[in-house]
Amino acid sequence: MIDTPPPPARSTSKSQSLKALKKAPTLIDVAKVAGVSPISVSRTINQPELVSPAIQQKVREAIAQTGYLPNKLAGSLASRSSWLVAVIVPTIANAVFAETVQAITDSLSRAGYQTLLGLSSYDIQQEEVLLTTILGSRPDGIILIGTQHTVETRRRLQQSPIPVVETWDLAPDPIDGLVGFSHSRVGQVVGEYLLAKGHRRFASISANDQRAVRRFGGFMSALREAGIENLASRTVEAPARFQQGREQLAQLLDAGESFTAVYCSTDTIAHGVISEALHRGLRVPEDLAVVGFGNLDFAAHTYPSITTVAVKGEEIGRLAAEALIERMTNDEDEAQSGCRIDVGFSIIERESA
Amino acid sequence: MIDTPPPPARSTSKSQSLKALKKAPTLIDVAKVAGVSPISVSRTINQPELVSPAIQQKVREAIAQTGYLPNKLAGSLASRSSWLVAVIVPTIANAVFAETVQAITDSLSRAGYQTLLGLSSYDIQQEEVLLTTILGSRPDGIILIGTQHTVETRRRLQQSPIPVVETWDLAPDPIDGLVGFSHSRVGQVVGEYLLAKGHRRFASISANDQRAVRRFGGFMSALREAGIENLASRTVEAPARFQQGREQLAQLLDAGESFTAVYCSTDTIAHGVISEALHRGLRVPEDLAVVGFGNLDFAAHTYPSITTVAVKGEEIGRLAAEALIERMTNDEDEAQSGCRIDVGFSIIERESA
DNA sequence: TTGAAAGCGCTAACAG
DNA sequence: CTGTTAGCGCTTTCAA
Repeated sequence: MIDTPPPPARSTSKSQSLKALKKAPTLIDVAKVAGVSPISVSRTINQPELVSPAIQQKVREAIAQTGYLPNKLAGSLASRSSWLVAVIVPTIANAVFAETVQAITDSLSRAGYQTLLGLSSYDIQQEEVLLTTILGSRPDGIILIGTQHTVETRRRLQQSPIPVVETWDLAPDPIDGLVGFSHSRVGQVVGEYLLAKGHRRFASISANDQRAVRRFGGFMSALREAGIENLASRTVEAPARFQQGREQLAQLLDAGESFTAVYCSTDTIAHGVISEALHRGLRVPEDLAVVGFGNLDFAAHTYPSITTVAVKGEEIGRLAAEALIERMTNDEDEAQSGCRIDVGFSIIERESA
Repeated sequence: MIDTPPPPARSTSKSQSLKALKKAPTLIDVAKVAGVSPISVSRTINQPELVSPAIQQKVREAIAQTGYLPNKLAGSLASRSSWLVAVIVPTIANAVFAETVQAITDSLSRAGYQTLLGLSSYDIQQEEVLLTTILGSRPDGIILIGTQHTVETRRRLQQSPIPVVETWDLAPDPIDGLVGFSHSRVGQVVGEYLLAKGHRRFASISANDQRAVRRFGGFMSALREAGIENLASRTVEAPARFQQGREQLAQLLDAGESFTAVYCSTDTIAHGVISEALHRGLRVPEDLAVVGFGNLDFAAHTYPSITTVAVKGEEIGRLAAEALIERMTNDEDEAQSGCRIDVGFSIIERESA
């Protein structure tokens, strides 16, 4: 309705001041100004307890005077620790991963580490490419989503001394540390839950990413145990989107499929499904039960009643960061024992209060 | 309902293989294996056009044989370019910033840059602290959200030669590059829009972050021009959350305030407001009009009808990354001219189809 | 086209 | 406590 077309205004800004032209001051410059040796400057910054107050004072003044800012690149090269942690997630457009990354970054930053962000688009080949680049930056630790990686990725990570924490999944043979839960079990529990509620005719809408596929597998195995072999199932391309939920439910209903419950691989889809159901005058959950995954705020509170599998990305992120920090700060020989944390999950029924 | 308590299983993983113990191979190791000088290895990797096919062949084989991975820290130190770009946003738990960061990271990664992520929690002091750490990593570029920073932040950035792009806002005196739009204008346009619809009694629920405050200011100025001075207004703590929208509307209604339209500083709040309104049996927009900001997918499609101000974080992110890359790759003297892009915005009315 | 020498800016290790 | 000496692993000159 209103549209301010981009006025392609290109104007001069940031005059190249003299300051900007002369190179940044180094440790040696500071040492000269302070009249001490370079190492005393380094120590004043990194291990002040080893330096006398008198020298510290002089150094601090010189730092302020010169506007010195330590070059971490040089420091990292010399000390072999970069204070960088790489975090590779499929996407942060999905709220659960955004929460996870937020929690990881917060924890790491408190401990003095910086976050190097990589986005793999649910593609383990892409993850491998990213990792190659990232490994070049010699991060002190790596946090990954999932336990499925390319053979090459596993090999590289395994033979590198860098601590790794895999998250959001379980595996019998983690690369190193692990903070996750069983997706197959999630699906199974959801199936048993719906069966216990009396449902016998189901539909499913699942994304095609690895973890969603495994959740769906667990769901199906629960149905199979109850003697149910057939259901109307739909697969959508990851990352799942709200609109896909709407569309797929619409297609299922228009195709004349008959079911009383819809299994969705994620809340984003469930959200769309519920929206479409309400739009068509169906009551949720009376006419149609819907189950999602993720326990996102908006999904959990928007509708009259919703059932969702709750897994707090925030908690996973925090635990992952803590596990990684522990491994990074421990002595090498101690760090040999990898941690494995099963964060668990729960099925939640909510009434929007 | 189901709860798998964390089995505190701690077991040995990641055996310290011999490979892991001996240090990573260096350029020199590769050179020895290939029987050439170190510089030829470097050139084969970075400027192969300067190396004869014969040597390239030998070097490639040696690299494969040793499993060499260039140490970017050393390379960056020597070449004075880190291929790192710092992105500081208030939070990525908010979908608009997650989208922005996603787009930035995608674009940068395509151009060979890595993303250093910083989260400032809507706090410019925190931003300054983050920046200090980040500047130590000598990033090749910096992308910031907003144009409001501490005096010290501006000073440091201005006198540093690092290209900077501010986003999500406009300013008469940007530090360097700029990709944004006028928040005050957004608020004003929203006000005029609602007035044109015939509304005269308003309520507002706004977050207290700087940009939300300015949008609200613009909104108020539009009302004032129409002779409306009073309205029931509520302020919530940033980052805004869905629940705050519900709570604040509930309080406004319970307090007996009378209004036909609610101005919300962001879609997250608008979403909660609509939810609460529907819960109370109010029709939206017939009984109560609601305006948000951000044009989030779930907000735009969930309800029967919604009006929202659309600003695609994705577009801003992409443009910001492109502007930054241009500045980083241009020659220094050319890079003097900063770019300023006004991305515009629009008011959208949607029927959930 | 290839190489030798000289650092990039910092810290580890040892000596005083 | 403080300083000296050697690098960290790579790339930039500059020569050959």
